[in-house]
Amino acid sequence: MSDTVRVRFAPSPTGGLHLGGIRTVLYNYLFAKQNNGKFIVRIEDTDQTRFVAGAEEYIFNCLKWIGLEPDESPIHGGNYGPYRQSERKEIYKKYAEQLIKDGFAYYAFDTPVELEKMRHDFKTEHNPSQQYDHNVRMKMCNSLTLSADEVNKLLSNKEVKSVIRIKMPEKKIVSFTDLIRGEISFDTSVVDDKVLLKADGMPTYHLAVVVDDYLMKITHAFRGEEWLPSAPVHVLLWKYLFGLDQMPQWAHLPLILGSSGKLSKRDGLKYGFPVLAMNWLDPKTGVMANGFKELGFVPEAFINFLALLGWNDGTEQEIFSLEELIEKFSIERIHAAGAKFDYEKAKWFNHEWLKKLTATDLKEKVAAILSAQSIETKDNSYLCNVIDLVKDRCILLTDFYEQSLFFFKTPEQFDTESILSKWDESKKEFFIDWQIQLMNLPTWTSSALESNFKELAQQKNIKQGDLLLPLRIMLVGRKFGPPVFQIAELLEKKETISRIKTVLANLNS
RNA sequence: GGCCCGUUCGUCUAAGGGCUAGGACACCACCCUUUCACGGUGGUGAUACGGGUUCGAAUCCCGUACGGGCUACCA
Repeated sequence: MSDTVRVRFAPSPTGGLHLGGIRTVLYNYLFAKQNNGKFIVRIEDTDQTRFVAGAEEYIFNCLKWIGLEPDESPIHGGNYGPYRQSERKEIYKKYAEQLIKDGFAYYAFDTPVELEKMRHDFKTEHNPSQQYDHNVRMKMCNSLTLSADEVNKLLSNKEVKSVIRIKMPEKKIVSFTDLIRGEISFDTSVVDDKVLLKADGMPTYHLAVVVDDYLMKITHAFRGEEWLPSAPVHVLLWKYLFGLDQMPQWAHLPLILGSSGKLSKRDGLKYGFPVLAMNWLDPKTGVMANGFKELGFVPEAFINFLALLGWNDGTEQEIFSLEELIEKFSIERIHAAGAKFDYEKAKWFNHEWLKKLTATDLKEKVAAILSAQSIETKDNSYLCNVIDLVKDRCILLTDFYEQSLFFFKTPEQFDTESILSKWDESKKEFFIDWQIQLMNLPTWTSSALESNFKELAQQKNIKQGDLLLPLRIMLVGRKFGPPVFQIAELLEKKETISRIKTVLANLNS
């Protein structure tokens, strides 16, 4: 193992990147940055039958959006490439053959049909799925049961497909120390002879992860808890191939759970919340899965709540910037139990971040949301003023549309219903007079507007409170939004007067 | 079925032998606000169960139950 910390995120490009994957990226990134190490992305595309067009590009787009860029990857370069396993095919064969030479692995010639037959024949109530293990390996077609001549004949026959399997020892205890769970041990008798090299010459995950972690000098390996059962295979491969002293330190991350078990891409569709970082259009099914980005999450919030799903710094702080996370993150404080994803809490984080971020931080994102609805955002300072006024009442970025629409477009409908019951001649006169006064108001500020409004109300002996709702309806169209005189200030004289007149005419008819 | 991991309010979690088990989300009530929010105050609500160890256990050990993961020439 080298001195520099080197960690990797190793996704399989088979579809959208979901919460669990992003959190693994995050923890890798935080740990790397905290230790002045390197964060590597390696594409694990050894299963050619699961190739999905665009999936790799999508992964990198997601990383870009959340701002966690790798130091090394197929597109970022680096000295330990290639970073796509499909481009490293030739490397793995050598190691697999070495294992055979050393007696730790063997060739197997069983066809899929034969494997299925074996599983069927051995199936009992107590053993519903027989593995290819020490109990059956001597009854199968492989280099342990065949003579050397027969094996060589089969290997040289192009028609015959073969794989290389690890030969799991019997009754050995394999153990290792997990950074999150402590010591974990397994009885090798109950682990099967996993395929290491497939018939198409590609390695399986088990071989590839060990070989590549070694060649890429990975020091700490983070992965989901679902990998724990195959860890003894990997530990043994490290022992056989490179020595246990070279093995990275493992940390098996707790799973992120949906409402029933491991969070799946299907959960999103089922429960109406996103599980992917960004929108993903499945090229095979044509189904679009929602992403946090498009739903209106800011990356700061997305990262923040994912970091806290299974980790905390021991204090009561919940809002962390990326810089703070880099500083405070620690593997020891990762919770061992799985965490159920709570969309309501995710939205709360986003709300907190919208309040925290400045108008300057947000303006481009808000402008994009508005222009997607064909709304022109006028000049920059106007947009920033609007953002400052409404951002506290937005939970998602997309809420800016509804919350700020009336600043950019005259409302098409006015909720006159709400004021009609208390509407009378005196109020009508008030607004007629007021809009005339407004034309000559020397300074157009919210406080000037308010005092002028108050004065006229007093003169006419009308309660100011009874006039505020009508004014709001005139300017906003509905019963919501920021303080009404601040709205008028931003709308400016011409538009303010025009809206008042419109509603007055409306109420007349 | 077997193996592995886990178990504190509905959810995310704090408390790593010692105060009435703390906080956050959500929910409810009140206050603030002549709109809607923000904000503030308070409330409901948890150590799965049974044994041990100990002066003392949410915390350590064992068992049970429950939950989850894995059990492919997928990762």
